[in-house]
Amino acid sequence: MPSPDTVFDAHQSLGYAIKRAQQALRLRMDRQLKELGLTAPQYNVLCSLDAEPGASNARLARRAFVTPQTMQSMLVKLERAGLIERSPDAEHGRIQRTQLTEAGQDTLTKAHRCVHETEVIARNAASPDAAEMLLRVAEALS
Amino acid sequence: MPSPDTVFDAHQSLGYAIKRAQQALRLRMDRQLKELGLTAPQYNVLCSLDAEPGASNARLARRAFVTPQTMQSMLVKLERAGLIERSPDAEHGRIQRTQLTEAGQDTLTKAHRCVHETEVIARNAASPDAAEMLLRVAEALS
DNA sequence: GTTCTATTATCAGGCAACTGATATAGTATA
DNA sequence: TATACTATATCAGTTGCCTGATAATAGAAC
Repeated sequence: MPSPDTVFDAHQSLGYAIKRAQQALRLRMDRQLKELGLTAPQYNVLCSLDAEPGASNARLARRAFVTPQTMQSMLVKLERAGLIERSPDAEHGRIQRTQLTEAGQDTLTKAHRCVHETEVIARNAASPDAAEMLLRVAEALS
Repeated sequence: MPSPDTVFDAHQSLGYAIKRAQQALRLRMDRQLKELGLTAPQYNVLCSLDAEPGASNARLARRAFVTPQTMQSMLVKLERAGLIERSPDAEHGRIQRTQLTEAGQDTLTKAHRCVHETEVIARNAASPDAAEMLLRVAEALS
C-alpha cells in the first residue's frame, strides 16, 4: 500500500479517521485470510452460518446489514468454493436453507486463528470503550 | 437498510464495530451527496484536488491510500462528469495534471455543507479523542 | 550509449457493495 | 374468492476497491 507524501489538512475529521481504520483493518484481514482463499466479508458470512445454521439468504443479509442481492452473490461464490451448501426448505417453497459443509467448518476454524491476531493488535491500540463508542456512532448515523 | 432480528454474539469485536461505523457513515454520506451526483469517495478526491491543484493521478492515489488504478477509474468518471480536467505536464511527458473545473469547485462547495452535518452527528456520538485514537489503530494495523 | 530502475498512466479481470426490476410463495384483507 | 401486501430469491447494471500486466518517460549506473 502506498503512503502519502504529506499530511492532508482536511483529514482531521472523524469521518476520515473511521474510514482509515476500517481500510487498514480490511487490508490486514484480507492479507491474512488470502492463504485460506477467503476474503473478510466471506469470513463474516461463515461466522454467521456457524452461529445460525440453516439461515436463509434474507436472514444473513439482515445480519450483515447488506442487501439480499449482495448476500446472494457472496453465497453463490461460497457455494462454488464448496464451503457451504444450500437446499430448499421443506415447508416454505421459496426459502433456501444454507449450511456450512465440512470443508467450510474446517476453513472457519483456521480463519478464526488468523483473525484473532488482528483483533488483538487493534484492541491494544484502541481505548477500552472503543467498540461500544463506535457502535453508538453507527447508531447515530443510521 | 435492513436491521437484524437479533443481536449477534460474535459481533462484540472491535473489528465489527469499526466496520459498522464506517458502513453507516458511508451510507449517510452517499445519501446526502446523491442529489449532487457525487459519491463519498468522489467527494474525497475533489477535496484533495482543492487542497493541491494540479496533482497527478499517482499523487492523489497516495493521498487517498488507494492504488493508482483505483484513482484512475475515479478520475475518468469525474472528468466525464465535467468536474475536473486533466492535461499533460509541460515538462514531464508522462504526468497528467488534474484540476477542478468551475463546475467542480461549485459542486465541492455545496458538498462541504452536506458533509459537515454528518460529521457533527458523528462527533456528538463519539468520545472527544475518537479521531486520534482511530488513526492510532489504523497505524497499528498497517 | 545502453541498460537498469523508479515513476507514471492505463488496460483487464475480480470482489463486494449498491439500486432497480422480476418472479414466486405465503398471508392478510376487502 | 380475489386482491393486495410482505417476504424471499435472483437477474442485470454501476461504483469503488483490489491484483496483475503493459507501456512510456526520466534519471542513474555501467
